[in-house]
Amino acid sequence: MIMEYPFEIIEKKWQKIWNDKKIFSADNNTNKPKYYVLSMFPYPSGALHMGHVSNYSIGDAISRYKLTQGFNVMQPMGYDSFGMPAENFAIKNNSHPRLTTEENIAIMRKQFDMIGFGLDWDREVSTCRPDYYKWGQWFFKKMYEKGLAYKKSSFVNWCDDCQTVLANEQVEDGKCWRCDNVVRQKELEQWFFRITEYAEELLDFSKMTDWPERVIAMQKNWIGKSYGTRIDFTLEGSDTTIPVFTTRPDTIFGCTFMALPPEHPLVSEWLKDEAADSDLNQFCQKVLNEDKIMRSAEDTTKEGRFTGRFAINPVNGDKVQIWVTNYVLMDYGTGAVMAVPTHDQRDFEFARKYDIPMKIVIQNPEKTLVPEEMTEAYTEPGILVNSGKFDGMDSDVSKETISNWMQENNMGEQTITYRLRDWGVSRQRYWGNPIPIIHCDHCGTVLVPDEDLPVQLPDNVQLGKTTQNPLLSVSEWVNTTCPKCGRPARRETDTMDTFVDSSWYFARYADAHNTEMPFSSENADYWLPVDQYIGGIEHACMHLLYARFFHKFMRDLGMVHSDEPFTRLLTQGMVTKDGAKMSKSKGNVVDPQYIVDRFGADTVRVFMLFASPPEKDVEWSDEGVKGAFRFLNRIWRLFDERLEIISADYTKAAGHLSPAIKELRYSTHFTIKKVLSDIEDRMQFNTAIAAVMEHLNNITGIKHPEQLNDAEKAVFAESCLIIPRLMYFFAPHISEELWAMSGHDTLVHEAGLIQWNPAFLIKSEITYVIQVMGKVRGKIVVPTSASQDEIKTLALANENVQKFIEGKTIQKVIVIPKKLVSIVAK
RNA sequence: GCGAAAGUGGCGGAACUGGUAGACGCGCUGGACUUAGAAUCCAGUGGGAGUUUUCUCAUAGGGGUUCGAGUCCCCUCUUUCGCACCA
Repeated sequence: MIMEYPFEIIEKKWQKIWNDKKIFSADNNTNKPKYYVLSMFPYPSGALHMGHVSNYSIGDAISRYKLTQGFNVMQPMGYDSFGMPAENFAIKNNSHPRLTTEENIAIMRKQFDMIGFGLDWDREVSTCRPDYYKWGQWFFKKMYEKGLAYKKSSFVNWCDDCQTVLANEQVEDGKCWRCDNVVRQKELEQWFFRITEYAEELLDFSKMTDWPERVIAMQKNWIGKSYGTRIDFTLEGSDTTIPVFTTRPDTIFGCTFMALPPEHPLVSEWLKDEAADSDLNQFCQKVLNEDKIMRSAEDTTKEGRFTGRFAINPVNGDKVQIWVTNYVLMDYGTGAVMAVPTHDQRDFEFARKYDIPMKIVIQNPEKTLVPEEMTEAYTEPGILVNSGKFDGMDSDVSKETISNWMQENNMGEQTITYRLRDWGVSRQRYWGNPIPIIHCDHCGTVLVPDEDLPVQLPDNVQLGKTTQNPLLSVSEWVNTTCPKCGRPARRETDTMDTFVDSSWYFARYADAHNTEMPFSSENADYWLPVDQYIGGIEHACMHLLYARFFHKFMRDLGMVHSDEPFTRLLTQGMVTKDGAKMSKSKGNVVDPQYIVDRFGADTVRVFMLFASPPEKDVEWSDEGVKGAFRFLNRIWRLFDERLEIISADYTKAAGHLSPAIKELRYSTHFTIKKVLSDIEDRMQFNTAIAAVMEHLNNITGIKHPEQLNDAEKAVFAESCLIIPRLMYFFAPHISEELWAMSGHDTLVHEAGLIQWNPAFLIKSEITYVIQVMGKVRGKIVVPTSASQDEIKTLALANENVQKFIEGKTIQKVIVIPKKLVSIVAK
């Protein structure tokens, strides 16, 4: 007796057949409708982990479903192969990132094949290879030419451990997202992409028909649009204006001081007149050295120093003190704040601490506010007081009125401010895409000409020997000649953030071997946008936002003709074990290789897809995997034992069908309908698989199929044969084998998407549940043809129902067609 | 603090538009087969009461709407995630 089905032989066999027939090679020229399924490409860290298996099993299920439906499906794969881990590994082990990265890619590739994912390897991209990164440099040049790439000196998040700059998105809780080291502030010349130029358009989510609300909310939050007013204060005794941004123009008459950050240009200027050891100077130095996160943590005490200077409030000519503080951010709004202690909690705390005057301008409904008695700021709406001609006005109404009035009198203007900052793309690391810039003493910043692209990353670099940018160690690379004047010049030694590489790879897949362009518009127009994108939620404000930005930029270059790159997005959950994400440090990793060797790829996939809906976390369970394996074995045994019945020809079969067989036929067609709609309408694979399991139970409920007449055997055979056609999406290898075994010479997907016959879903009898006052009191089986009145009569006649309506007046009888009868009796 | 999502058996989860709560799987209990185990098969499996028909409680907690609420509304609690001195 066979204990376990021979998954190993079967899986190898079908992988080879798929491969030989190139069924997953997508055609760029076809009249078939296209479907582009994309899972986020992996960082080649060494071997596939369960997270990858889970993620790609989802993509593969969708891909095979669409293939079966007759679409021209593209499901490509590649590697996000630049990045710091490879470089850090190389430093530790005295190797080279190129070698270890290529080795890892080879390992991963073998594992992709072992699981049998239907990927189009002809389109493979790897971001660290010159044929790919050449075009990243090309895009950088385009950004620069369009004024969207620029260099500025700024305070940046610096990780001492990784020796590089981090984008705001890469700082989590004041720590580096990769190594958990505390991030500090460092002033550096950096390259930026002007993503803020697209802020408004990035807030338009109307083209993403199927994005999780959560991701949209996170991006909205991240972009952080706020409407407000710019108000121009003037510096006392000069004509310098100091603009501030506020969302509370209604409180302008209550401004009693102005708060500036130490980075503010005016402050730097004033410090020149100060002694080096002056209190103000020392304070500014201290705050500047503190890292941004410490400064912006909510529990950090607000501190400041009076500058001795005053600003003039344009609305009433009031002289207000100018303070340097640690709680104002230079890179939000105008980098200056009008402080209204009575109506802003931060300003309130600060003013109390330093004994700065307070003035009420919004009175509460009880009219009880007195500055001396306040223990916190009053931030609710109210009635304006001490506000000149606006006294008595409702504060909410006055926002508009006051800012209009200020605008008319040139005191300020209504504006919009975003929280989103420009994208810092410079990285002071080796293993990334070189920025195609040459610095010339005569010509300044010069772009590397197109014919010299790509700027190749030199191999002979010294890693980890110095704390400076590694590329500086390759003098023959750094020192070059200016493309404009031919004089000696130096190359830019920063490389690009790897998020630049991953911001356009989805378009490269459309035309992966183009040597003239990143991709042709023709191919991009055919394939883009991606129909279904799959990846982790952790990229909500990073990769997914950058890719949207890049896509719009490519559109503005005329290269693509859609507004958004990803029509549908599925954010899959993590694979957890013992409630925690699988990770080496926690020691709860399960190696896919081991599981595939022991149970086969189909089992792992079925387990992953069955354990929970795709967007939720999957809790790993050894027993659950065995359950999936048991299920596939039961299917196998069914075919093995009943093969003769299943593969017979029933074209001339005739005979009477027993009620049990009619039930089985119902189950067959119901299951087809259920599985297809679970995939198509809900993308819920766990319930689809559950439906097949239930159907299998129904089949094995027929104890002696060999005793059935031919017509019944035909129904039995049909009920079995839908299994490979429905399980193909989740367990493709065993499905192909069963399909072939039962006498079919096509591949499963070539047989097309199986359809259900609605005629077999019509039941001759329907079970109605009877409720009395909302509680279930009985059931009746009624012919489908019964009228409402007949159903009512039968329901009221039910014995158990009688007990509950006895002695009561029937007030209402509600009949819900095909479901239940509800009796209201008092 | 702001924003979002979620809370259902011992566990993962189902219940799609308000209509039999707990599909399916895991685990567990009993039985069959076996010298024994593994595997497989059969039966049972939310709590309580009852010999059975059946009754009753139960979807974080408390209210409400409704003939009927896991599902809709209000309040409270808990968890997870994102943002967080953004003026």
